[in-house]
Amino acid sequence: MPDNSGAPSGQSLLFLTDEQLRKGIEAMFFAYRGFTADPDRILAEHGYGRAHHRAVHFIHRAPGTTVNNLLNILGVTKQSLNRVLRTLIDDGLVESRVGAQDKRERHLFLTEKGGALEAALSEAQRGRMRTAYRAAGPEAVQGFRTVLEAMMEADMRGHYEKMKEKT
Amino acid sequence: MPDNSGAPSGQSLLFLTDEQLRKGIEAMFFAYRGFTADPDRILAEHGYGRAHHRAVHFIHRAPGTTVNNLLNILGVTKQSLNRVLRTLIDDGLVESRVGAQDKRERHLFLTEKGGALEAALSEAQRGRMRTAYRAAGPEAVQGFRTVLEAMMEADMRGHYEKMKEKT
DNA sequence: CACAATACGTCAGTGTTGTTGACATTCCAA
DNA sequence: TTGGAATGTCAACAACACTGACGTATTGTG
Repeated sequence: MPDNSGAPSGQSLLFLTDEQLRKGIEAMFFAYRGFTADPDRILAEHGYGRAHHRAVHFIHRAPGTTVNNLLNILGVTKQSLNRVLRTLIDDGLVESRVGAQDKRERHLFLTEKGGALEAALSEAQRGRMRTAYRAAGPEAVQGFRTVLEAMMEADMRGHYEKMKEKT
Repeated sequence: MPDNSGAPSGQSLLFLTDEQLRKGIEAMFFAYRGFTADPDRILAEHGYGRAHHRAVHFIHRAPGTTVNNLLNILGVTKQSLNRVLRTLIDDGLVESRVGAQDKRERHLFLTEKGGALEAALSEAQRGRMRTAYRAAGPEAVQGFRTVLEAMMEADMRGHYEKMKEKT
């Protein structure tokens, strides 16, 4: 359905030479590193890693989400996630409440302290994103988002739009 | 200081609300995972990880590069890189030659076998990149690249254009 | 020449984050 | 009610990053 053969699409370059693609691949690599650099610094001060960041991020975004829910989003094993959650709970950043209907489930919430960390991490990352967006301009941002959406796994498309609401 | 009021920049939306930025952040997260999914599968078959992929990629791109050169690009410690290089050399994917001028340096090359792995990894990743590019269209690709460049660390900008040529 | 600096490799130890395997609890349906 | 599926926890292990300390060969400099 792309059909770039019959429709030059007005613009100029969609050669897609291996060279072009290679540049895109490397840009992705370097950009992702820059993208995570600021949060990584903050996390290191607290003795945490990226796994903690991801957990805190998605709990903030969907308070009351269950462990299983988080598992599907993050794409890791429950054992791996559990270790991270345990430290966050022990440190008083996350609260785990037994489910009302289904007592097997645990619903996760950020405490005030956890919310503070989330805010710090989020602000650092938004800062870099904002700077990049401003430098690139609105049209570039639109293109950026379009390509990223096409790049992610099909079963993840839309997960960042609305997470399952099973609160 | 934002002043998105005075400079509409032609297009429409550069609101940059926290919601907009959050979507961008999550898109980056999911897209990077999709971006590395295919190579990860191939690497797992060979018992390798992403660290091996990165090494093989940059050696392919700049044959004869030195260990120190690679260190600067990858941003890891020499101990970490050395572990990876050792396995690649032992498995006959990479060849290490003593420098002609400076005998302290080791110049790295892919063997035929190493080139084959690189080609497989590269083709898998290019395939996904190509699909995303086609789906998004030329203008989107341009914007994608522009934002990524603005997002990467300043000292890495241009490294993907031309690596130091100290062959 | 003697000495410092550079480039590379290695050994030992630690931490984060992923994995499998085993297990307890809870729910649901045959 | 009983067996199985779902949910979450504990234990052990592997990959890969890190720091720190050394050893060696080579280069450059006073």
